[in-house]
Amino acid sequence: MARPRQFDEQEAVAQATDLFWRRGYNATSVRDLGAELHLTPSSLYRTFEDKHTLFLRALDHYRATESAQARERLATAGQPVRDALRDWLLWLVGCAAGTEPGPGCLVVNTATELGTTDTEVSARTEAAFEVTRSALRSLLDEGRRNGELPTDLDLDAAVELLFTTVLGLRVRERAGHDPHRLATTIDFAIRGLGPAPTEPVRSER
Amino acid sequence: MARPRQFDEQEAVAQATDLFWRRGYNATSVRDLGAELHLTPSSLYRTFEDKHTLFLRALDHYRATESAQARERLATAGQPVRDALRDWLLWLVGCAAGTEPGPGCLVVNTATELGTTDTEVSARTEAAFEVTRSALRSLLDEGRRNGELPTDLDLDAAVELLFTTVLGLRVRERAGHDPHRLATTIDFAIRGLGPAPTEPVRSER
DNA sequence: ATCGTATGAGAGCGATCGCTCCCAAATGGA
DNA sequence: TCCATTTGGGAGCGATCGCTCTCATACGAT
Repeated sequence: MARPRQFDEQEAVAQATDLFWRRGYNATSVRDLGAELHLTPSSLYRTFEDKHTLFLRALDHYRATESAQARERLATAGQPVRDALRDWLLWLVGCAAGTEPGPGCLVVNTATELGTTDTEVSARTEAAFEVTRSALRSLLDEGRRNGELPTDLDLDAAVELLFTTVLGLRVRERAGHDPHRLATTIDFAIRGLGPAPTEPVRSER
Repeated sequence: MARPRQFDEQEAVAQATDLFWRRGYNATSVRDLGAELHLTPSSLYRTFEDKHTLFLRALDHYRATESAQARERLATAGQPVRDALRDWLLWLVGCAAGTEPGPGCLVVNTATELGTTDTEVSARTEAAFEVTRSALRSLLDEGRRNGELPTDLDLDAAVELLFTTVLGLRVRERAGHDPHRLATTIDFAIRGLGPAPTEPVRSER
């Protein structure tokens, strides 16, 4: 019926997400976005309403890709719970295994930058947080049921601590902290879940 | 020798710190600062060079007050290590016991907002982080020596986890999370330090 | 009392902010 | 082919950004 777009909207959102991720909301200008997405201001505003709405789109895209990927990785473990948790946490902060420090987590960065001032943003960050919590809960619950974790493990409390640890690790990732220290943190956090399952006692001799 | 100031420089820095704390670096304009400190732009720039330098002053002031106070509170405990640690963590996130969520921690907010892009800022946030780590280390080491904590406690790892937990709690405080859940997190983190000291065995009968 | 000096007040600098408008170009339906 | 419609390009809107300048004012040293 009319002239078609010369750009892919999804790809544009993905690139915008990347820019917000690295620089944060306030430090990213509309002109920065236009340059990154190869969009003129008119196209950008016609497609995405305004900067704030585009940021909400970016948060949604992040949740649909990064957050969803993290959730799946944790759910489809196929290995002992402790190992699965350890590998997952290492993977979370280990994307920064390259040269320069990773950008951390867009959700964490956004939560600290904008706090509770923006309700539309807060709703999305809280939803993302809840996804992580429930994924951790499922894994721990499975471990408790199949005997890999202590039966008297306080599930609520363990989830809260692991979730909080994830946030702290994300902050430290963005701050460029030594990956080895983050690995130490992860190992100790898992140890805190209680004694490992008793190995079948080897016959003594 | 000349006309004296009509404002207290330290108090101005304190007010600037408060504003940066609540709003973040990028979202705080020089005019906002001028209004808050009751300073005209000329006075502000003559006294504090520029916005970035004032922000560095604010970070230093925060470390000299808030961070220093936190360190002292942890050092001058005078109670069992676990109780001291618990009270300290509750106090850290419990300033937000009022109506609206607290502003979190200026150092954490800054670290996530600016990442590693600003070396002068990073140097200060890392220094603040190290203060917290060493304070935690001293406390845990004391607890290990006097038998309140397991003698085989991995000090390095425990410090890393507690420090990471503090960062996570700060994020959650700023995100306005339920204080009760934060308390749950804190209790479980302390439980993870190992079994409590064995009570003197009561005579059985 | 006089003078040198730093202050508070505020206009205003160029640049950039988020955003809007106008117009030629490009498309699909008739 | 012609028209209705939406696009990409880009000038430019008012507002605000970080920051500088000028100048009368108010103080301390002499």
